[in-house]
Amino acid sequence: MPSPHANARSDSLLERMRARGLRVTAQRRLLAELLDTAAEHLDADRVYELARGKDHRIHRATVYRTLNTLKRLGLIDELDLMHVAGERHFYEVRPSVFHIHLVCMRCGAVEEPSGGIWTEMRRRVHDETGFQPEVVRLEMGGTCVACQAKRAESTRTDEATPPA
Amino acid sequence: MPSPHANARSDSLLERMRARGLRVTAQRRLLAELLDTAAEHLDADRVYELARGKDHRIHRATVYRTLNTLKRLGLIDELDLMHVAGERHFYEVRPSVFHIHLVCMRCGAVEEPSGGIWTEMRRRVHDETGFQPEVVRLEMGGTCVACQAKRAESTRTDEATPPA
DNA sequence: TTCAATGCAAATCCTTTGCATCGTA
DNA sequence: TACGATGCAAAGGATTTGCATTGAA
Repeated sequence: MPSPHANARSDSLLERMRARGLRVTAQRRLLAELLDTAAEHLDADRVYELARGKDHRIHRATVYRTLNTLKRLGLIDELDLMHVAGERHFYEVRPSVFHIHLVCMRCGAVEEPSGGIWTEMRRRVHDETGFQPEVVRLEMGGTCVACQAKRAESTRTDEATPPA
Repeated sequence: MPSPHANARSDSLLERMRARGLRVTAQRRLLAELLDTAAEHLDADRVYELARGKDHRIHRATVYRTLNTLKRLGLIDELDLMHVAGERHFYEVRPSVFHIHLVCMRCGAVEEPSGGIWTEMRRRVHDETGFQPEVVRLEMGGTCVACQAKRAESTRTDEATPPA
């Protein structure tokens, strides 16, 4: 879950937008709430659909412009999720705890483990290279546990890419 | 450097393409060499330009189709490099040693450290989650050492991105 | 009141696709 | 020879932009 129910607390996306000096419009209020409470990763089109569903007074261009603004301010991050879903970009409110994205290339499932090693990795980048990481995008494509099981079952039916 | 001068050795991209059963055409030979000896990350358009420069008998569609084929076979990897250069995708011959991409959001420079910790990280994903990583895309956006120095000089002129 | 934000629609950019032709295996 | 690869051109999809209007501060 990207950022479950940040609500109206002072660290809500809307508050952070306000703090950055952005004007609060009905559209932005709506988008901020959607992003803040999203239970899955949303792409621009999905954001538009959801926003439209709640208030049809919002234009696609506004969605794109707002997402770009938030991205530029570092309030949201943009993900590609290994392009399993095409070239769409997905967005999530920038999390306080760093996590990675494991994207199953078979079923498209996305896991997001977070914890010590990933946070530590960030620090080690700085320690070892001097580079100052601000945004971390770690995506691994592979096979999730469920699909590994499925694959094992049908292992002799179909060999994906034999060396021809 | 993505994969400097793999030349005609048996692990060259061309040989690996052959081994996968792809037909070797003049266009593919050309593209394989470009990718194999590229000193920087190339996007589709740049690949097309370079190929065109050496032999104008190649069409943009062929470049796209070939890149997709190679990507699908896992012979090359696709990178976004944090979108510092827009929405273009960059390609590199899949490296034998895993490395990460550090993208400076200020000057666009790309560093590619490789080594123990990143390889280890890959294994730990599997150990800790059961997920079987096949493709790893780790990109960190931030500030490179050179730009940190520049920033320090002009530190009171402009506050761009506070330390999150 | 002022200037940023929005709606609208056209434009752009990148990438893909259908089909006839070409050329490798 | 056969079937995969290519060229060509048109289509497609996502995102951006110019301009007039609206509305938050």
